[in-house]
Amino acid sequence: MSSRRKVVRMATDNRTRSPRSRPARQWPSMADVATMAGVSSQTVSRVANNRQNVDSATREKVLSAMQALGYRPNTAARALVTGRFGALGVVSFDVGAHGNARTLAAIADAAREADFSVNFMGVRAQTEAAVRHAFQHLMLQSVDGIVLVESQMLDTPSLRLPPAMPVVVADGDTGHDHPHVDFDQAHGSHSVVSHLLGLGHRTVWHLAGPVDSFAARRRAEAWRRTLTDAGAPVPPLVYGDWSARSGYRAGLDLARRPEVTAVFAANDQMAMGLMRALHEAGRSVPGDVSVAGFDDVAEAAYLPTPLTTVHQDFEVVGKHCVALLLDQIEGRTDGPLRRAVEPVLVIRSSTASPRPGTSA
Amino acid sequence: MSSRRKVVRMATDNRTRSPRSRPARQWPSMADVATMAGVSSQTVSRVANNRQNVDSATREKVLSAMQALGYRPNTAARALVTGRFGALGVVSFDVGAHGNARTLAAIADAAREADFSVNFMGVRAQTEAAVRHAFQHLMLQSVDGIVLVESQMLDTPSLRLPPAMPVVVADGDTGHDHPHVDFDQAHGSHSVVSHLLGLGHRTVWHLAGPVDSFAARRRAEAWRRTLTDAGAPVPPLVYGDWSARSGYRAGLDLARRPEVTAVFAANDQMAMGLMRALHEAGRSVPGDVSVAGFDDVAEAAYLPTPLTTVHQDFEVVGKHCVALLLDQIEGRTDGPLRRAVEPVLVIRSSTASPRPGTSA
DNA sequence: GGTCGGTATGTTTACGTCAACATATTGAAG
DNA sequence: CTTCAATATGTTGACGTAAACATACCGACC
Repeated sequence: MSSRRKVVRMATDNRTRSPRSRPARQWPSMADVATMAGVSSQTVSRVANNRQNVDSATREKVLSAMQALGYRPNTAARALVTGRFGALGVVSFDVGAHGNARTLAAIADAAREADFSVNFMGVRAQTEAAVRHAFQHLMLQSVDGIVLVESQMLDTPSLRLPPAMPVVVADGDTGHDHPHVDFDQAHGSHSVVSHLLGLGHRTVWHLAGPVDSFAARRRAEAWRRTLTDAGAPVPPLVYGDWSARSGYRAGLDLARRPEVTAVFAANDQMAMGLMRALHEAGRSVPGDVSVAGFDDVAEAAYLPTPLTTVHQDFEVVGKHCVALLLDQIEGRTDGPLRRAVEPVLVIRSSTASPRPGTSA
Repeated sequence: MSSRRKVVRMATDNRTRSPRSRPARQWPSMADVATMAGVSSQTVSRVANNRQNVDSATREKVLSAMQALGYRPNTAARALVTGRFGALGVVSFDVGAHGNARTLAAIADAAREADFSVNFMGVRAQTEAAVRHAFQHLMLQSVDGIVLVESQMLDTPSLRLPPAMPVVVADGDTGHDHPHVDFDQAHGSHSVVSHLLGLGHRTVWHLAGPVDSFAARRRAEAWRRTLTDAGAPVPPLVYGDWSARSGYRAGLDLARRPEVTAVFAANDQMAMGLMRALHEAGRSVPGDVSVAGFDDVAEAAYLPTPLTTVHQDFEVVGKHCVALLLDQIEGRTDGPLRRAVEPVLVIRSSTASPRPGTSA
């Protein structure tokens, strides 16, 4: 008899019910604090927002009530009213890569100083879909602005960004109207190539980063221009993928050509792989071949042959990104729209004049 | 006469006014979509949340209205009601450090797959205040859970975490009741030291990471235990700070001691600096001294002497962190509370048997 | 000693969403 | 044809906060 009854009920319930569990969280609200302190919730709000028109005695009462209850303002409710989130979005490719990691860290530091948190979305594939997904998630009005650390080129010419969302592009395309922050790659490349030519090398080979990287492309372009301007022959471009492995592979090739006396690698990791290949092939650095990198990673100075490279100050980039974003968020329109950070050539032991007898 | 008038007015205004500008943002809301589609906003809500009890014709109408207006759900309003944010917090120290960057990237990847975004807070100083500030910002109920990539030890024994906030600790202290994910540092260390002892070295020196790092401490402890268990003498511990520079410094010292035939550096960067110092001092690797590292950074295989090291799979760590966090967020209590990831010894060319004549 | 300007506080309302409840419509079983 | 359950939709209210508006009080000035 009871078995029949059991079957009858229960069917109406999971019909329209959401799969989520209930909030059930019991954070104290302003109302709780207000009750405890014997004031209105608006006064609590004033104290929470540090307004000046609150009597100091009242303020004390409220503060101690907050303390006692462990009150924390509810970001969601606040954001709903103010339209501000206290968060910046960062969309970036592979953070395992040195430059991107440093940039992210710098942005996060700068953001923290401005009392913003950083909502990070990593993008693995360089497809439009992946980037769009990352943006969509951030664009759900949960950040006040987005830094796009573009670095890699996409198949699509332009992303559709919501007009009301402040955006800053770092290390990326400049063919758009968003403010952007970049290292002056051309300057960096130029200083390396000039340095090597100045040492007496007939020309400088270039081990470039992947074709789909903005930075790699700019470094390569500046390399070519510097050679051309100096009247030096332009050797064929060699491509790597930023990894030490790819530098090694390219190095095996380059080591076989006696006419190669100077190589400018587009980053330090590739320079390391390159040096290893040269070493294996019995060509000394910088005796037979001069090698220069780009980035100045922490260990560049401590390689068997300390690496001549280009130092980049990521801290400054992060600060600039956040500053430009805050300009937009807070409605300032008088700030600059482009900030370039000058990299600095650091000359160590991996570059030297070519041996008198060589190919020149 | 007019000059007097000017002074009189204006004083009431900036009294209670907030310094912020108005929202003024005009995103369409569910109500707008509802009006356009000719349904109630609740029906729009149902469509937005992909509920099943909506007529397909109605659903189409709503969807096209959303499309036309460019509607995006408002995260803040949703979060206010549901108590969920679709965001995970990550609190981490220096992201410039290889391991932390890789961990962050892996967590971000795993989070993205679960359709969560990642709210990143970098902590620079290892002071309680800095960490507390980072937590406070995240704890403002704007994330559903927090991964603390602890790595460095703090002066305070325990952080006060809100009980309702799911937390996972990665790479940190185990003296708490939060689920945690770690590499099995002891296993990694043990395999390196055993490897070196097995090659015939009388003992193995250790170039440790900073004393305030959990990982460094565990690697050092396991190093000591392995030596003790094998009956090998325990040389004095040498400390570095993870950087190639510190490895170089320590290396200058170690190179002077002829009894040093094998050194286990707590990370690859220090191993690089160390090798450079040995090289400068005319001691060959691995001929005179064997060197092993920890991390297996991308370029470890492409150093002049490819480095024997311990490979760590950060992807897996990230996946585990997110999985454990989601377990808590979604109320699953049957999952594991601790996940260890096994690192793998990678033997390359920097380790070999000692020369017959040496000190043994 | 009353008007006035200023300060401290309280009251009301709206932000956008979703859960709970209410209602209309449909179809099937008795 | 009635009864009942299931489905589709609408209505109301609440989440926690801060802006806008309202009130109470205090001191100063003429």
